[in-house]
Order: sequence, then C-alpha cells, then structure tokens
Amino acid sequence: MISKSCKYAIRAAVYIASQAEKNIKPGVKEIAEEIEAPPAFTAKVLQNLSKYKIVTSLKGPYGGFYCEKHQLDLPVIEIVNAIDGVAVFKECVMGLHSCSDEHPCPMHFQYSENRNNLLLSFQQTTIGSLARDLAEGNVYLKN
Amino acid sequence: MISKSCKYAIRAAVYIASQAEKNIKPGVKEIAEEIEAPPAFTAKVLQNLSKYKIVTSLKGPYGGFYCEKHQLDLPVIEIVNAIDGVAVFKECVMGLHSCSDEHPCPMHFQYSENRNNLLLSFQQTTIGSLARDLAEGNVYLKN
DNA sequence: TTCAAAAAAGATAAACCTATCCTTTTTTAA
DNA sequence: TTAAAAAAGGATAGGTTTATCTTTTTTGAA
Repeated sequence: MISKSCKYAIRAAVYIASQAEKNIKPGVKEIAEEIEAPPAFTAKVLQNLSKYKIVTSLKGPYGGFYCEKHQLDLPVIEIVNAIDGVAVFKECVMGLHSCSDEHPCPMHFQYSENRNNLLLSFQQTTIGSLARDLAEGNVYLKN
Repeated sequence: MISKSCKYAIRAAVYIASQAEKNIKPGVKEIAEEIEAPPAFTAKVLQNLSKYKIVTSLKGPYGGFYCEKHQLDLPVIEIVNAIDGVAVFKECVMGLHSCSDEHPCPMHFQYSENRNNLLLSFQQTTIGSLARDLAEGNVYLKN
C-alpha cells in the first residue's frame, strides 16, 4: 500500500518538523541516521519532499532541511500524494480497475470501509502534531 | 499492502470456487480470461494456490482447477499468507522494524486499529462465501 | 497402447523500485 | 574573493516483482 520511499519520507518529515520547532535545520546525514535509512536514498526522498514544498531546504554552510510554520499544518496525506500518488487510498483490494460502490469486487464493502477510515486519519493528522508527539517521547522513529 | 500476484490469486480462487459449486473445472486459459490477468502469470499463481492446497488441480484432458468442499471454507487470509506471507497485516505504516503498542511509531494507534479490522475481515470471510456472492451476480471479478 | 490435452516445472526476460555514486550548483562565512 | 558546506541533479547498479516461453509430467479417452 505505502512504498518504502514513502515510509522514509514520512519518518524524515516528522523528524525535520520536530527539529524545526527547536529552530534546528538538520542535514541529510543526520536525518538518515535518525530515521535509520540509507543516506543516499534519503537524499533523493528529501529532494522530493522539498520539490513538493512539504519541507524547505537551504543550501550552503549552515543549510539543511526545516519546516515553515504552515508546513507543520500539512496533513500526512500530502506526503503520500507527493511520493506515491493520489491513487493509493482508492485502489481495489482485488485489483479491479474500476471497483466502486456501484460496481463492487467481492470484498469491496468490507475493505473500503477501513480504507476510507485510514484515508480520513491521513487527512486529519498533521505533520506538526506527529512531531509534537515525537518530542513528548512517547513514540519513536527508529528501533 | 497486497501484491498484484496476490490480487490475481484471490480473484482466481473466487472464480474457481464459483465454478466448483457447479462441478466445473476451468483451465488456466479460461480462468485468466475471467479475471483479466495475463495467462502465463496466472498459471504461476495457480501453481502456488495448488501447492498450498487452496485449490486442487487435475492434470491431463478434462483436467483443470477446482475446490473441494473443505477448501470453500478456507478464509481469504489463507491466500494472502500463501502468496505474500504472514507479515502483511503486521507491518508498520512508517516502516519501523519493531513497532508495537509498547514501542509505537507516531501513527501506530490510528493505523493498527484499521489494519486489525482488515485482518479480522480476511480471517472471517471464506472463499466460498465470496464465490456465492459472485454467483448471485451483485459483485464482479472484472470490469 | 498410444495420443492429445492439460498442469507443473524450469529458464529467462522485462519492468519497476530501491539504492549508490559522482558531479554540479548554490550559499555562506571568513 | 574564495574555500567549504550543503543540497540538487544525473547516471548507473542491484534486487524484487511481474511476465513470458519452453520442456516435462500426468492423465483420460479413443
């Protein structure tokens, strides 16, 4: 459902957001370490997050990645849309190209209820709120 | 979440089950057509379903695939376990290796609730029940 | 008993996703 | 002005999944 790249992206965004609230701009290397992801690949993922304006990047010495105030209020679904595309929460569990309430696959109704709930939670949860949960120390970005 | 192979497998199993109730044993070609999947790949998927005893195969003329009575009562989760493995409904939405109620990722609780509901529905829904729904004509295996 | 039909098995290819490396561009502080 | 730091971009490699093709085995019927 959610690609590995996208999982890295969510972890990275939440870490960057958690540091941004302390006015710190971590670089690729630090971010990769904190989320336990390969540095070079993390760089690519961060490039995308920056391209889609989910985080902001600053080049040069003392540069790095950070979140502006309004970016903290972006819902997590924005990350998924940017990295994996907008179809993720619309795909049929049995792979039909057109599966809907009107033309359902045999598992449509039981599946779509949960899928819609998931979509809703991705739409309602902001990057900033996850960052605050992380700062409080009750949740983790690595093992 | 669920691989393309596994989606083909579920569609194929439900079709075979729906024909088995009429004592018909379709072959690879017919099955591939009915579920709109590539024939050669469908053959591989069917091989696995047969290996894991989710459907039964018969070689030679008048051969094909069918479900025995007890196979109709297998829950759909058995197909997922056979094709994609048993970890599918346990994976962390943010990709942590060990994510649990005790060591949660920032999205753990909102995600795992829905994931557990999905697991339950895969455990409680049998291949035979989906086949009967299909036979009644209210749900579809292709577009 | 032979033959043809059908699945099983094995080998290979194509496509996609993940990952790495190297060069270029931009920015900053000294 | 310049050297260093950092992200951006391009090229390429590795791995996994998806897909195809060919050969082998099994089986029922003529």
